Amino acid sequence: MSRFRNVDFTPAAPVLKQDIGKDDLSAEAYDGLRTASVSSEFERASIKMQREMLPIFRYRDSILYLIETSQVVVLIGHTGSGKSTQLTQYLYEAGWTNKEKSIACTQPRRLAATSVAARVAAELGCELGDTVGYSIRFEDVTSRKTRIKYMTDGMLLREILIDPLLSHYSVIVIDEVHERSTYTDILLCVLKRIIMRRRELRLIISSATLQADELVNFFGNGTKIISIEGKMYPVDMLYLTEPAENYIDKTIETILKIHTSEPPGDILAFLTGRDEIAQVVQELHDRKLSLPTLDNDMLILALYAGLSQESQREVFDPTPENTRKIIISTNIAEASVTIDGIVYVIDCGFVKIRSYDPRLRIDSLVVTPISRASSIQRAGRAGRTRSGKCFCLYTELGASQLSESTVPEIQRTNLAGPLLQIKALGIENIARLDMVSPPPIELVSSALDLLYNLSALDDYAKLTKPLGERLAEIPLDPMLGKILLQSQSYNCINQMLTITAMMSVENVFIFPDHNHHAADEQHEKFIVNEGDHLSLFNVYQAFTVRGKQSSKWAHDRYLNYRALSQAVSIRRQLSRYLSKLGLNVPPALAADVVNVRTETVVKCIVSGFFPNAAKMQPDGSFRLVNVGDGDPEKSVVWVHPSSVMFTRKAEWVIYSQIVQMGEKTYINGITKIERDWLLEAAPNFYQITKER
DNA sequence: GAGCACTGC
Repeated sequence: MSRFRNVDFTPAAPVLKQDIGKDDLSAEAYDGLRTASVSSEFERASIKMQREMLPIFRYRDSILYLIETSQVVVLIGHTGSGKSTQLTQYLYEAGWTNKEKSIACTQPRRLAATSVAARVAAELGCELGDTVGYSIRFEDVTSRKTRIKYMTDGMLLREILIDPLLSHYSVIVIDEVHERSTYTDILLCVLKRIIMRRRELRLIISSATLQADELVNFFGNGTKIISIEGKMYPVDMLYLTEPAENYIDKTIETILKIHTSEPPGDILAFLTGRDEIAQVVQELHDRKLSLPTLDNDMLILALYAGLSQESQREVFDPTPENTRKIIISTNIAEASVTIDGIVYVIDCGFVKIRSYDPRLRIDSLVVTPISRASSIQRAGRAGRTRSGKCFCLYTELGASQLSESTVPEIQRTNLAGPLLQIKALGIENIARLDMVSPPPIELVSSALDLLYNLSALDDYAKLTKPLGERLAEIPLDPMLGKILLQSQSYNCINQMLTITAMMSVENVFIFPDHNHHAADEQHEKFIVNEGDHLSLFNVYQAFTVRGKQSSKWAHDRYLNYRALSQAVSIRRQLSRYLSKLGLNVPPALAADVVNVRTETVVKCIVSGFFPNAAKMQPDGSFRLVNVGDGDPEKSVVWVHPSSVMFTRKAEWVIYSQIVQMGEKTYINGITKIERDWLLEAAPNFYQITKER
């Protein structure tokens, strides 16, 4: 058994991120949003006291002074400083919302926006949507009275489309900047232009890492920095003396070692994916049986985003008496989900990262070494309630070789949607965008290319009218948006509203571990040979008409009620967008739903997804039509087992998702088409594409 | 033939 060497790790080290339980998926957040109406004097006094105990309180006057005197302030706030909830309240109390102005505070995640807003509303003793509100896609809980508005970063970007100088706001707070979401990066770029034209507007950049220099350089010399410590307990960092051969085995070994030789305290182990987690959970269950009865008290839980809501909730249940809770998790527990009571962290040192290959137009999921910022953040998960230990499954030398931070998302993602928005903001010269981390030129040109092929941009890379302009208004991926907008001329608006809504939610079909056969049998009733899009359409129709949107109906048929309800809400919102754009939306269940030919619906889908075409090979795999030459083996893809086409045949198909994992590339969201429909939908595009 | 990190508009 290899040994760990002890290296001191104290709060003085750059401890990263987030305030306790507020911007995370905490137990409270799972219970839904509660705006405790604070009534009694006693409760008010208690809240005041709690607020004053937060580390940020000492800096209240300094922060307000800096904001008064400089236009941009970079605020470095460590874990548990209270910045997400307090900053906006300080500004509010100091009068920054007088003269009908408001304060905006952006978050990279919806849950953070809603739960922090709920908390702040409670602290101010108001109803959510009153003085304090939030705005996320498809949900706006604000009113004319709202002065503090929490929102996702993407929503603020959308507001700039309507109000280019953000004239409603006196202060903009961009929170969690260190996470560097694509929308955060674009916001920073656009806000830099806005503050030049609105000298009275204030900007607070809130980040948990010490990469402030980069931000100061970006915004210029007048930028001030203030750093606030957090509430953290010390965490001992333990490294391997020699590299691990297999981090899965090492994880199991380390868990058992902690369990049998360390004092009580829950364990959180980071791995990269579902398979690895299942493997470790299984092995631990097996090994548990051979442990002495005294040690036979492990509660082993898996945690990853694909789990059902109920299973995810289980990790928050209090640990039973004399039991050690052991959570085996993906990166979801690094920032999105916060579990209290963790004393031991095991960090495998890797993460699965998605990156987009602009030449092949394929997303890849690759296991990659984590960054130093990540390793510190993971370790910090052990020091939230008391001092803890982090077992790093790599050597100290390995740790020193980690890159400083993760490559920002904007440098490894498909930029078609974001660029369309930037165009809609009237920014023409995209090649010379002033960004903190500019994306590689290949990503930009491939996105422009796609937008051009969709006819959203013209020969001069200007937004087309009305298609390009409308596409930018619709909060969907450009290809999905296109089929929705084209539905007018195909006379199938209702079908496309349903299909785009259903394509916007995940995991509609539930595949239980045990009743697999029963589930398949139920699902089969909705499935048609045309493929995923039309099968999902059938599910939606049945759920809303025969099923009357009942959860029991959905549950009995192994359908995800939450996803279906989301689809109903998204469909309603999309329908409003279409009306706003001047399209005439016929009532649902009108004649067009009944009378339109399937072929017409599929042709409409082809009008947006024609670049994603594939042809079946004799061995059952598919060959992509449009990947760059010279890489024929990379154009071979397989149907993902969760697609309805997995058990069906089609010569030509279009797909809506493509992901490379390890040796294989999978397509999903598949519909059977005729080859001629491609030429019909995009004659120019297919003229220049060689047939394979 | 057999499986997907995490977000977001």
